[in-house]
Amino acid sequence: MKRRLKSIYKKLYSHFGPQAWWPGDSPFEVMVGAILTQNTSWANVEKAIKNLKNNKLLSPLKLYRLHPKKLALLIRPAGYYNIKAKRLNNFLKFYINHYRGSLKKISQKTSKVLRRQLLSVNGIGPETADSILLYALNKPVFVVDAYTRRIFLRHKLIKDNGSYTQVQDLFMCNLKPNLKLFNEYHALLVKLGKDFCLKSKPKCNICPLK
DNA sequence: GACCAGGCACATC
DNA sequence: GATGTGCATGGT
Repeated sequence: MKRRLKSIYKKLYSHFGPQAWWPGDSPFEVMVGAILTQNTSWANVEKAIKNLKNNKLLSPLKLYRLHPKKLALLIRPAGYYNIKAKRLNNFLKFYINHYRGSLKKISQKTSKVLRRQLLSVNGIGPETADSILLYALNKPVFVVDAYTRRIFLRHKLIKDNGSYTQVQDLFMCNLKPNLKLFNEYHALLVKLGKDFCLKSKPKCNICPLK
């Protein structure tokens, strides 16, 4: 399995090239984006983030102090805007109370501690937590998402009833915890998923992995 | 007009 | 522990 995982990565990397994720200008923007992109296309998330940027609100304290209804209105393009406003607020409350909204402070904690803390925030599940850990805080944690599952299921590398942890362990037990590798691998799987592995119209006959 | 998109919490069995 | 449901916009 170790060789298989490496081989898949090499094929993806040589086919698509570096993805340079996460698309965002700052770690805090990555954190916000990780919550906004829950079950939502990235194009819609970009519109929401643009609204926040245009209003110069993309900072922990400013967002936290914003009235929830106003926040919801601004992130409306990202969908589920009422619940996401609440989830963002829950995260900001945690980030400010525990770390004063400081990237330096939160980065000092280990990924194990941070993951447990993030998962205790209502609205942050395993994928969102891991996205924040990997792409905002530079912790070598593998992110599992719908694309990862779909691709690996079609290639019969996982079972369809596998838990998040089981799929994540497949990667983390067989690959060295390398920041660059985990960063690119997940991004490449998303790229592959978007281009070749749609839900309804699989185009696996031209899949680069074949 | 249907389908889909870089999830999660909650209710129910 | 498994399964079903609500949350919502915008692109194809």
